[in-house]
Amino acid sequence: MWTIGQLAQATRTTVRALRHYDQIGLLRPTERTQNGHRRYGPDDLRRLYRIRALRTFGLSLDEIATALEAPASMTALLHAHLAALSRRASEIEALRTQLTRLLDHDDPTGYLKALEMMAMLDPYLTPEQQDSLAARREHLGPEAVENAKTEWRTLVESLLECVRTGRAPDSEEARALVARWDAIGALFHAGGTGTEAAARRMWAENSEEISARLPWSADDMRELVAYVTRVRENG
Amino acid sequence: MWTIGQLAQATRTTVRALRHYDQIGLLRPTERTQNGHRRYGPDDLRRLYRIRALRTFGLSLDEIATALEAPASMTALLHAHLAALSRRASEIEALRTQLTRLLDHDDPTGYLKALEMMAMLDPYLTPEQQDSLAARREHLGPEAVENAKTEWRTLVESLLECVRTGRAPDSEEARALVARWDAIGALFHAGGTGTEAAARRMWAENSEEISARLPWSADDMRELVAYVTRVRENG
DNA sequence: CGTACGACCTGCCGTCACGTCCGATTCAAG
DNA sequence: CTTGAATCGGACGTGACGGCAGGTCGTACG
Repeated sequence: MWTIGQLAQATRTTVRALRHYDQIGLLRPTERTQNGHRRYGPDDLRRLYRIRALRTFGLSLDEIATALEAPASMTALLHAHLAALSRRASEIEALRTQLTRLLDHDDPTGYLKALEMMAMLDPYLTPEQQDSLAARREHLGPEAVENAKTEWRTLVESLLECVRTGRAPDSEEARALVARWDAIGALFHAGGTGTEAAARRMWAENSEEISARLPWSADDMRELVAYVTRVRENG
Repeated sequence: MWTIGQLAQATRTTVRALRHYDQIGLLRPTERTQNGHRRYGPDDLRRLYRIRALRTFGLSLDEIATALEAPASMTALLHAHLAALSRRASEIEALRTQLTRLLDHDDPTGYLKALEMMAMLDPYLTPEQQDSLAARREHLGPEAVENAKTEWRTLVESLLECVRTGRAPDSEEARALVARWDAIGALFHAGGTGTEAAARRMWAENSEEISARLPWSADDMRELVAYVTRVRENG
């Protein structure tokens, strides 16, 4: 039988951690002395070893508790955890390629603008930005641009789906999508009155050229714009 | 100028996040209305885009704040973050290989024992465990065993360093290390009185054989044991 | 015999980036 | 004027503890 301090020292944990495990019921000491001091026995030691082993795998204390109570579920749990680790690994890999690509071109003052661009949803509406962004796009490489466009694409895809399925222009979904579209446009052209209409005109005129670099056909885009207009009128 | 809700909707953030940014001073609205409602301007929008871009890289809000206040530090910060990501990636990779190796042998009931072994610091002190663990070691593969021994190795390395540098056996450091050594031994042989001495004798007799599988020479280990004994006598 | 020290106890606050819920106020529309 | 939506600030919760405060206990020393 050992005190909490001895157990902590011998297993490289801390007294605080052991008290925490006690508190959440993960590792209760075999007994308490008259004075309330925790007394740990060999069984507790073994359990602690298992806990620590599972923690090195990155499992949460909740998961560890379930695993120790139902050893049969271990296989499934560890497999699930392995899958989660793999997902996390590819996430990190994507981040790393983006970051290295960004840092390869050592233009520290340009970072902010590049980052801005990557976060903006729609870099296609004004021609000045078109030009500067076209250069930046070359500069950053395709993956970063892909990433930046993801959110915008989602919106366009959703709207195209509405067009294809003939969804009513006064439906809840259509109005929500167009509301976002408008909000994006309004925010992007933070100039004041009239810029929105100008941008829409510009978009209509240049849609061919722009959509040549988009994954949708110019016809689809024209239909989409018409649909958006109808939604606006019906709202 | 936009309300908090409009900004949140257009940038795919949430109202709560924007209030949080305001609270910690990361993104203050350009102004407030008479009634305290937040009003965001174009500058706020640009700053928010940068914040969101940096967040996709996994930077903390603190790091983002420093980066935005001192753009010159960006390069260093992003490089540091990249290094951190790389470290995390190799950690995850190590975990994945360990987990896959463990799950390859589908012996669900054996997991617990294997995990126990991996967490124990010193599998070299009793011959019965020696045998069963030798089999397990074969079963688990070299990496898992390496991982299990890491903690034990650290202790031995520290003590060998004391021996080499002729550190006084009554020094603070030496006593601390031996205290851990003893605590480990005492816990591992949870049998009762006398087992510790027996284990020490066994260790002295089998040290050649054992150290053959250790990264230290038998001579070093003998010196180490002698040193530990001296520390015990002086403490 | 008092006291100083070390180890232990409980309980509370802080971490990080918000989500969620609350009651109170304010805004825009009918 | 009323109603519903939007906003406000504040509080609590998340996970796995770290750190601190204030109290108790046992022991070694002067």
